[in-house]
Amino acid sequence: MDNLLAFARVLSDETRYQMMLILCCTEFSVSDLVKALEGRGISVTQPTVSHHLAELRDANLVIVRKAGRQTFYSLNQEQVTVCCGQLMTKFAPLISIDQIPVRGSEN
Amino acid sequence: MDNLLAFARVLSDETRYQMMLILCCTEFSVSDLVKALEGRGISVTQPTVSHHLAELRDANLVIVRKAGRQTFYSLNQEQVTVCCGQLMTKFAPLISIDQIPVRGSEN
DNA sequence: TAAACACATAGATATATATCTATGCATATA
DNA sequence: TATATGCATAGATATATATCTATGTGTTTA
Repeated sequence: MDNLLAFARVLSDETRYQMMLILCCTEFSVSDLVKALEGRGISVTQPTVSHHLAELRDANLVIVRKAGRQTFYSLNQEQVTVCCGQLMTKFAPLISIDQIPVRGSEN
Repeated sequence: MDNLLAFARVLSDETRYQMMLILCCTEFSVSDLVKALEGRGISVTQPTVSHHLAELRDANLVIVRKAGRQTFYSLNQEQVTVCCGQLMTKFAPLISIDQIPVRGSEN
């Protein structure tokens, strides 16, 4: 499947969306990720989270680190950046660079 | 639904993805859009295309112009830009602006 | 005004997928 | 070495949604 289609598909599910927010700047073990989701009102089982993590891995959207019997995941921000750049090139080629909203001003 | 979730969901379908590519820089009537999709190997009926256009409208991703009994659609590139900026802010906050790949250099 | 045209909407159906339970496979520990 | 722990995988199921046919609505034209 197309790179960007895969990126959009992964991002389009509420559970994965929240997972990516959680993993954005800190790494989590799978079980801790389950708890963090619960804290955001998303109650899913560990196998469900593992399943979504597999999809994030397939899309190269997470960095994986194994330590003993735990596996730590964090978001691959570089891949997000690459995909956003490609989205801009394909779907906003007429918008010049200096029209792109300043980072962090969205609120 | 969340703005970005809606953006990702719209983009995650192959038919809508191709529609957005087609509408990116030129406006099309609905029937011409059906033909353009056919030319890209996507055979769908007019009601199906109208249905997808309604989703694009709901996400503010198309600009609509009515003329007589035709309706012309084109992509709202500004909205794409806004969404990409928000994606970067939420999912790549640690990537500094000058690390963002230069537009058009992806391939 | 009747007919044709362009598009939107409604309802039905088939397919995709998010989630679950059950289980397997490592690794650590008693 | 037996048991426990952490995660991944398999298979089943329920839900979401992409698509179709049928039809409605507004606009142009004969």
